[in-house]
Amino acid sequence: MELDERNKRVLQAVIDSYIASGIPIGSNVLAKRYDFGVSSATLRNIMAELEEMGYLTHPHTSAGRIPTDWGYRYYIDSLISVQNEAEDIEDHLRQAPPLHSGNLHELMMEASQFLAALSHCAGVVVAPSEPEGKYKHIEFVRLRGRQVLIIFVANTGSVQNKLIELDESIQQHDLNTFSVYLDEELERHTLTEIRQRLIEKMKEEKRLFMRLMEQTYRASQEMQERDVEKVYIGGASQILENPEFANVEKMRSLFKAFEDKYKLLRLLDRSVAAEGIKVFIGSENHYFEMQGCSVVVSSYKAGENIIGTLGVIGPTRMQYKQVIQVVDYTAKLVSRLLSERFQKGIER
Amino acid sequence: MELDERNKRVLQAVIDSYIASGIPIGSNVLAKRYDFGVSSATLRNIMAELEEMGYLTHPHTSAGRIPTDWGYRYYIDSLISVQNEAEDIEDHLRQAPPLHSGNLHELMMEASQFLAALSHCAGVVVAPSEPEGKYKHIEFVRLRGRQVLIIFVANTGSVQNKLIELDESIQQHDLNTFSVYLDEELERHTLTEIRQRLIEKMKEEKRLFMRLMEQTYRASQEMQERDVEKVYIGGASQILENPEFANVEKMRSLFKAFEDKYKLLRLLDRSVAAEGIKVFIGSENHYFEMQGCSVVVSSYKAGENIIGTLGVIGPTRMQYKQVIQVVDYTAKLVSRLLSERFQKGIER
DNA sequence: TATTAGCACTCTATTATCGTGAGTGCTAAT
DNA sequence: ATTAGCACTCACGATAATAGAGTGCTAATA
Repeated sequence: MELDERNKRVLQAVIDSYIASGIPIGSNVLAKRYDFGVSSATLRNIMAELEEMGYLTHPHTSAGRIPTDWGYRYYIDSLISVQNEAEDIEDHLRQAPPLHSGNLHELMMEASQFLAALSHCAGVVVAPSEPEGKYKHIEFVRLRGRQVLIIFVANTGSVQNKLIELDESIQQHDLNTFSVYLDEELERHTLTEIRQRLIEKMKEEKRLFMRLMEQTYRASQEMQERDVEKVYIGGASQILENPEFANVEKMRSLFKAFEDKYKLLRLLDRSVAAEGIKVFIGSENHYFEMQGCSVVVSSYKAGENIIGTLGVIGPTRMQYKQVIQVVDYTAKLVSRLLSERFQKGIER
Repeated sequence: MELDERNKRVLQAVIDSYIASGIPIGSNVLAKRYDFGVSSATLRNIMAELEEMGYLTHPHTSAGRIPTDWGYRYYIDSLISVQNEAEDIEDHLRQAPPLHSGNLHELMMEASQFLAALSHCAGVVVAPSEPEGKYKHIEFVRLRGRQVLIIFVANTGSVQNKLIELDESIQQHDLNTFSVYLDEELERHTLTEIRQRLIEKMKEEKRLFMRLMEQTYRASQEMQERDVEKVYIGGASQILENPEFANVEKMRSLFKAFEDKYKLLRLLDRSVAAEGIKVFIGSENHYFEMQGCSVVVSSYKAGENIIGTLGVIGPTRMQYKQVIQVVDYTAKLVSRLLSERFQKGIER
C-alpha cells in the first residue's frame, strides 16, 4: 500500500519532531505545531493507519507515537531531501582547520574526532587497508644482537613495524643490501612474488637472506591481519549526551562494544565496496547487538580507489540529515587529503 | 593523636568490609563478623572516635560508617601488609601469556588491557618518552614529488613518522646518503649537536641538506611534544562494573576525562621520577576532577633507566591490596620485556 | 465519504503517606 | 572502661491517590 502525500507529510512531521525532542508525539501536539489543516482527530486516524503499516509505534496505550526502525528507513530513503546542504557546509568549514594530518595515524585520529564533534555521536574511522604489494619501502634496523626491526612503508604513507629475532646475528650492512634489493623488486612485484622468485633463485645457498625473507613475509602477513589497530574511535563520550543512554546497562554494553574493535571493523567494512553513504538503522546491523543504535558510514578514497571507511555510531534517534551531511563531507575531506598528499594511483 | 592497636584493627575491619561489600558498615555487623571481644556498643564508641579523627564518616545519621579519603590513606600507608603476595602471583602468571609484544605499540596496548583485566579498573600506560639523542636510525622515504616521509627509530624500538614537504624535489639516492650520514653521527651525538655541527660545517652551500636537516630536527621536536598519542587506555568499560558509577552523570564525566589524554598524562607522569608504587586517593589528585576515583601508578624501566609510567584508574573503593600487587607486577613485567628485547642501556 | 467533536478509557509519571529496619548516640548500670 | 537498653533518626520500599496526556470509538456533520 502506497502512502499518499498527506500521510507522508504526517510521517515526516512525527519523525522530525521525535528526533528533535526525544519524546513521543501525540496528535494534539502535531496539530498545534504543524499546519495540516485538519483536526487532531483526523491526525489520530492517520497515525493509527501509519502504525498499522509499520512505520510508527507507541510505547504504551496512552503515549504518543514514535517511529519504528522501518519508519526511519522510509524517512531516510524517501523523506530526507538534501537540498539545504549549502548552509551547513559553512558550519563545517569553520570547524575544518583541525584536520592537518602530519601523518596517517594523526589524520585518522583527527578525522574521528572531527566526526564526533560535528555529529554529536561517536566517530569511527577505519584506516586504509594496504592491498598486498603496495609497499613503497621496507627497511631493516638491527637493534642489538639478533634482533631486527622491520619497517614497512606503504604508498599511502602508512608506517608499520615489527620486531623479529633471527637465528644468527646479521650485520646492518647486509640488511641494507637486502633492503635495497627488496625496494627494487617492489617496483614491479608484490611481496608474494618476490618471495617466490627468491625461493627459485637461491635454492640452498644464502640461507640467511632466505630466512630474513620468510620473516619479512610473515610479518607483512601479520600486519594485514592485525586490523584491530586500524579502528579509530573518537568522542565516544558524545554518545552519552543522549538521554536514551541514561540507562546504565545500555551504556555499559555500548562501551564494551566499542572496545571490541574487531566487530566494529566487520560492521563498518560492509560498506567499503560501495561508494556513497550507507545508513544502518537499529536492528539492521546484525554484527553488533547494539540496541537503539544506528550507523552512518561512507567510504573514502585515495585517487580513484576506495581504501577505507569512516562514519558515525549514534542513537537510532539521531539527526540523520545533519549526520549524513557531516559523514559525506568528512569522507570527501579525507579523500582529498589522502589523494593530495599521498599516493597518486599506482604510479610510484 | 595516635591510634592504639585496637582502633587500628577496627579501622582496618571497617575499610576491609566496605571495600568488599560497598555498603556502609554498622557496629552490629562489625561485632558479628569480626571477633573483637567487645560489644557493638563499644565499637560504636570507637567508631565515633575514628570519625572524630577524620578517618571515617557516615552518609546520614542512621547509616553505617564508610572510610574518608584520609581513612583510605592511612589504610594504605599503615594497614596494608603485602605478606601474602605469593598466592596472587600465581594468578598473574596464569594470565600472563597475552603479553607478547610484537612491537612497542602492541606491548603498550596489551599491558593496558592486562592491567584492566586483572584489576577490574581501567588500565593506563604511558609509552616511553624518548630522551633526546636516543635515536638509533633515521630514514627518509620519498613518497612523490617533494613529499618525504621521515621515520625515526629509537633505541627502545619505538617507531614514529612524519610527512614533510620540501621546497624542491630530491632524489631518493640523496636521501639515503643523508640518512647514512645521520646514522653515523647519531652514534656519537644528539640530533641537536649534529644540527649545530652541520650549520658550522656547511655555511651557504648544500642548502638542500641543510633544509632537510632543519625539517628533520623540527619533526623530531614535534615527536617529543606530541605526547598525547602515548597514552594507552585499556578496558575503560571495566570501571562501569562498579556500582558507584551507576550514576550516569559520573560516568559521563569520567569518560570525558579519559578522552582528555593530555590531562591523564600530567596526572600519571607525576610519578615518573620516583621508583615504586604511588597511590592517589580521591581528592588527592588535583589535575583531574574525578570524584570518587583513585589512581595507582608505578614507573617502569628499561635497563636501569625509568622511562615510563603505568597504572590503574578506578573507584576510590577499590581492592587496593590486589590492585597494588597487579600494578607492581605489571610494571616489573613490562620492565623485563623492555630490558630484554630492546635497548641495552646506552650501548648501541 | 471524509472529517470532526466529544467522551470514556488507559496507562504513565508524580507525589504523598506510612511502615520497616538498620544504625546511631546517650544514659545509666556494671 | 565496658555494656545493656532505649529513644530517635532517616533512607528505603511499598502502596495509594492524583493528574495529565493520549488513544480509540461513536455519532454527528459537511
